[in-house]
Amino acid sequence: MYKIASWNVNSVRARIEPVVEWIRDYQPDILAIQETKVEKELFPKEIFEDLGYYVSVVGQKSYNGVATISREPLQDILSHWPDHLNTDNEQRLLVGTAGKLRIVNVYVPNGQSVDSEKYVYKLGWLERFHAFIKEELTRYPEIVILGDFNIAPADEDVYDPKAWEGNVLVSEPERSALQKLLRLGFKDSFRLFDQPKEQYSWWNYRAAAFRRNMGLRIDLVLISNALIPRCTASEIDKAPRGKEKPSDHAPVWVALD
DNA sequence: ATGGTGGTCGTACCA
Repeated sequence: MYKIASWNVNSVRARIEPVVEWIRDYQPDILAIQETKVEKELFPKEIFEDLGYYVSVVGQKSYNGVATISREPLQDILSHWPDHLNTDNEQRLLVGTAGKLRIVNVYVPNGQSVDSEKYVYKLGWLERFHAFIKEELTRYPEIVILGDFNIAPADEDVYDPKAWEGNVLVSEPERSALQKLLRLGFKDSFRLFDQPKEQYSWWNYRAAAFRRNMGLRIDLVLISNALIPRCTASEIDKAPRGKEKPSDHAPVWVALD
């Protein structure tokens, strides 16, 4: 069984202990990390190498930053957008190949609120991302796109859909952009399986949101259609969110045969 | 109860 996981850790340096603990317990073959919040040179690479992983990193000071750790070294790494899509310097995308699998680690912009410039940037980012994935599919039929999408795909992924209606993370244009991506030939792996109700991957730090399970499912593992027959599980591990000094996100993972 | 927490950088911004 091959385990591929994703976790927005909200600062890899502040979270190094729970991240190492989780890796030791779950032994993922690949872990896509988002919001590392650190420049590439300062990323604590050795800690992951000592656990038996290769480390690929893109980063910047304070914000964003993603890293992919893998049992095998990633090949054909893209650490930035292709030139014709590269319109900013935000470090949110890291792509590499493990075996035949193309692994796309993403930290989609949050968008802040639907009336902000950041929301416009988010929708533009998603359009570029769609164009990018369309190109990747011509070369790689087996693609896993995983990360913090900052979009709850449907109302069942939101603890209080009425309260959230029209808000950033659930708005119709964001959901449409996600559906357009899925129509390229991907499935939200989580929904390939029967799941308990009210399963979320992110809970606000404020207002005891985790204790009250006031969350959203915004961390996703999309698999290309070619991988559907190999996918045997897709789950959220909410345990780390309940521990001391947690990230506000839980790790999510898929198993492939 | 229109608040509340957390990380990073530096006394503000992002989520």
